[in-house]
Order: sequence, then C-alpha cells, then structure tokens
Amino acid sequence: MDEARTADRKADLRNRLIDAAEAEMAEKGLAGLKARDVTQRAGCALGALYNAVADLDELVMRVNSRTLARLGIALAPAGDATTPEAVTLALADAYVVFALQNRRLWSALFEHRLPEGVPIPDWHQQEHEVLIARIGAPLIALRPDLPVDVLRLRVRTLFGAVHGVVHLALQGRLVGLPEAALRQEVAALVTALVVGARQAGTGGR
Amino acid sequence: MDEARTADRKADLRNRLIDAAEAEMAEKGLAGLKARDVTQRAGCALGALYNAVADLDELVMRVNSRTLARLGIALAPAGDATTPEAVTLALADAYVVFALQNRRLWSALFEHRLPEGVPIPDWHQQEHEVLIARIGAPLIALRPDLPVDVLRLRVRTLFGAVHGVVHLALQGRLVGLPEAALRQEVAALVTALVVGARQAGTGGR
DNA sequence: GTTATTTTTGAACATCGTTCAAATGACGTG
DNA sequence: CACGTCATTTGAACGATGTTCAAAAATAAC
Repeated sequence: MDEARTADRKADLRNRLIDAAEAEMAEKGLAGLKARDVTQRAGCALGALYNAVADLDELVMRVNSRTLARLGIALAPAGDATTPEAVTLALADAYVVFALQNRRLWSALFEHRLPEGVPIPDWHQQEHEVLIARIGAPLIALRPDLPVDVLRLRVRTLFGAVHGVVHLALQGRLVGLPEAALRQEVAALVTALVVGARQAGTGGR
Repeated sequence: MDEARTADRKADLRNRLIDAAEAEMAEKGLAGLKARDVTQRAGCALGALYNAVADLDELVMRVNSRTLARLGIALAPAGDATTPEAVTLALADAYVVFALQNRRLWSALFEHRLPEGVPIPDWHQQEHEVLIARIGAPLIALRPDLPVDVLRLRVRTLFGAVHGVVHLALQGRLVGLPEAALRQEVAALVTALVVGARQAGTGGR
C-alpha cells in the first residue's frame, strides 16, 4: 500500500540525478558530463542512472528542459513593453542576458546531438517550439496580414539570427567582447529585422 | 640523401589520413569520426595517426581547414555582382548552397570544440577570420564612414545571423524545409540587414 | 514473519583515444 | 654489398567512458 511512497522515492532519485547533471553541466559544460561524476554527486550507484533515465542523452534533454523553462521565466518581463517592436527588442535582450548568465547550460541547448537518425522526442521538441512561439507572438501581432506558415518561417529566421550571433559570440574567444556591445549588436539586428518586417511585402525577396 | 623522399612519404601519409578523416566525417558526421576507422581507411596502423597529427582534434581542424578553403572557392563567383548589396546577397546565397551541399562538413566547422581552456591554434583561427573578412568586404565598401572596429562587429553580426539561420535549419528536422525556402529566408534576412546598414547611424541602437 | 517483488548495486564488458616499447625499414659509410 | 645508426611504423596495452546485468539489498504483500 505504499506504492505512492515508492514512486516518490523513485522520482526523488530522478530529480537528484537531474540536479547533479545540471550542476555538472553548469560547471564543466556538456562535454564534461560523465555518468560516474553525476551518480557520485547524486549519491547513488552508477547503474541507478539507467534506472531513472534511458541514457545520458535523455539526462541532457531533461536538463535542457529545465533550462528552457528558466529561459521562459527570464523572458516573461519582456511582455510588459507596449508596442510589438518594443516587446521583441525586450525579448531579444532578455535572451542575450540569459545566455550570458547561463553560458554552459545555454550552449548545451544547441550543442547536444542525438545519434544520427534518432529524432528528438516530442515532449522536448515541443518545448523548443513553445519558446519560438512565445518569441514570435509580437511579430504575428505586427503582421496579421501574412499567412501563418510564412510568419512561422519569419519567426524562425529572427530566432535563428539572434541565436547565431549569440552562439558565435560565446564560442569565439570573445571573452574580450563586453556584454554591452553584444546586447547593442543584437538590438541593432532585431531592429533591422523588425523594420524590415514592417516594410517588406508578403513573400521573400 | 633521400631526405626529401622520406619527408614526402611522411606528408603523403598525413594527407591520406586527412583524406580518410574528411571522407569519414562527410559520411558519418563529426561524432562518427573514430581513430580506428580513419587509420583503417588510410591503410596504416592505429598509432601512425599520432605520428602525423597531435590528436583527433588537430585532424578535425585539418579537415575543417579544407572545408573553409572549398567554401572560399564556392564564394568566389559572388564577387562578380556589381553593387555591394548584390555581392553580399550573392555571398550569402552561395554560403547557404554550400552548407546544404556539404551538411556534415559544414556542421563540423561549428560543432567541433576543443577542451575547455585550450585556444584554437592561430593558423586555424586566421582561416576563419579570412573568411569573415571576405564576407565583410562589400559591407565595408558600403559604409566607408564607419570606424573599422564598428564595421568588424557589424560584419560578425551579419555573419552570425546567417550562420544561425542555416544552423537551425540544418539541425532541426527541417528535412521537410525545401532548399528554396531557406535561400529566400536568408536573402530576406540579408536584405533587411544591408538596408539597415545603409539607414542606421554609426553606433548601435 | 515470511515470501515475493522491486530496486539498487557495482563488477564486468565494449568502445573509445592515446601511449610506447619493440619491430621494421631507410640511410649513410666502409 | 654489409653493417650500424637512425627514423618510422606497428599494434598490444592502458585508462577513461557509457552501458548492461546478475546478484544483493530493500521494500511490499500477505
């Protein structure tokens, strides 16, 4: 009759393992994540990891899931801005600040690769899409005339552009690059794209 | 007195190893590169690899060096365009086409990470910078009034933006995304940025 | 309290990158 | 050609790592 108790203990160990993996990744980066270090930190045996999780890839995705959730929270205040342009700019700026303050965990979101041919599980794929939808919401308000699939592509482009700039900035020895400069660059990028979205016609070109 | 002969044989084995590594990476991706597979493909013993190269990281950088060179060749025809805007657009389009036609090798350019704290060797770092300088040349012609360091940052931003869009497109299950759509998106992105460069003032904001 | 089921354990395995002493081959000299 | 010296090549061995699984321990059920 203690089946609830045992299920909880199982979930507890799982959470401890994800906690430990998150801490390891925050300290040493995605490549520094080792099964033995994680289990030692979580206070359990090596094999216990494979009881709570299919493999290390799933463990990384669980950590990434948390990072996406925290990123979502960090993005929330941007909604207070008044115009769609201002909201988009605030979103991008909050995104950059989050990436800078959570370098290794943010990098893991995009560095992690599953073995070729293995698709990302739906539960995780959707978390990414929720984020992109959130970022794209003000843009959709800006161009209610465009078809949704065109808008989806435009949002992905905006997201990808910001992602690329931050990605390059974090990986190059841009340790010298001051945070303020990166934020300005991204702001200029987003401004150009949002202004472009206002001007350009429906299609590409 | 055959010291030239032996030096040539040494270089030959080195090139065979880089050839083999390039083929392996093109077939299986960066994560699929294994020392044993490379040496077997090159027709030598396992240990011979560490005679020709310090470690697998250097081997990857040698392959990346070739990829950058081929990318440079693929970008050359873009110089035929007449206006700076057209040159930039042609460069971006050629870049996208190259990435799509060399997915795994192009991805390896950005997926490869050295152990934390180990800097990228100068000879390889400069190859990246040469590429960025090439891409940025027409933009510099477009804004001769801006200081060089501001322009360098702007070019990095444009490069990063295009990089990010292509990167996301290649890693998501964007297998469904047709090539033409990606090229259009990148063209729209570059147009917005180049137009923005014409309009915006010197600084950020 | 005893048995059945589940969970946890960590030794063992397979697969890596990397090293290094021994074997092999090349080169110069008598 | 013969011999000695040096460089190169080899592949067995090592350590690290992800993963498995039979045994042990813990828990649930009666």
